[in-house]
Amino acid sequence: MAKTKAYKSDVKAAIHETALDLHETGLIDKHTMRRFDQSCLTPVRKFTAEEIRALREREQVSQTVFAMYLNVTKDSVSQWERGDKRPAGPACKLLSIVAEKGLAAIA
Amino acid sequence: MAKTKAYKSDVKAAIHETALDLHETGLIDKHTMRRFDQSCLTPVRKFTAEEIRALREREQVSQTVFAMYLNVTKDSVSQWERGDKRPAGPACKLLSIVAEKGLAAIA
DNA sequence: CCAATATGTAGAACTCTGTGCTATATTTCA
DNA sequence: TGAAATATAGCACAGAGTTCTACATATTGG
Repeated sequence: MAKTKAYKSDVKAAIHETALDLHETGLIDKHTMRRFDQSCLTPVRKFTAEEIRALREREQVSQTVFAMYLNVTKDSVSQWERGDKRPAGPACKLLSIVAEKGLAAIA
Repeated sequence: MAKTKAYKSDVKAAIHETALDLHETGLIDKHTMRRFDQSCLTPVRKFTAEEIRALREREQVSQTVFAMYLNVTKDSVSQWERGDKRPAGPACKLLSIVAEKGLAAIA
């Protein structure tokens, strides 16, 4: 696991926690709090069929096992990789997490 | 962050990694490998409307911010919490992660 | 070596999530 | 006071995700 990635996400988590604490102490208002939350969110990528397949193969798992991790059916994963259907909002978020942190992050 | 939670997920991640290494070394077959994967997966809960709201309020964020984290619209979160609609597979997985590890885990 | 299993493709029909929009009400803060 | 954040509500619609079947190939275990 690359140190830079872990560092990055730790920073974001820390910013969120710090902002939360400052809000509870009354030092910043909700308005500013929300700006902090937006700034520390990892942007969600769009995934092509090939990228999804490459991602799964990088993690060395079958479509069935990959599907279990994402809590979808194996057919859905197959359809994504063939370009038959495209993953929606929440599915893309999960794929982004896997792409950044690996399958273990959503175990 | 509670140590027990971090420990638990670390164990599961470790089992997965170990199984993967054993497979690459040729010490276990794919069949067994898959069983390992299934056993170290966190079961995905069903969430009631009240549980979703409680979860969001525990994390101290508005529906809008919560929605940004899950990569869905604020309307969807509102509908979940009112019992108008129920989160699907991938959305439930994300909610499970937040319930177990907190919002920072999907930042 | 052979039967069983895992893996992936393919397509069809169906459910209902998730989106987008508008409108309304209340609260919060400058 | 008035602008912005927050949450509810309803409705129409595209398409995501499910479920089913059938088929083709590895791969494997006995």
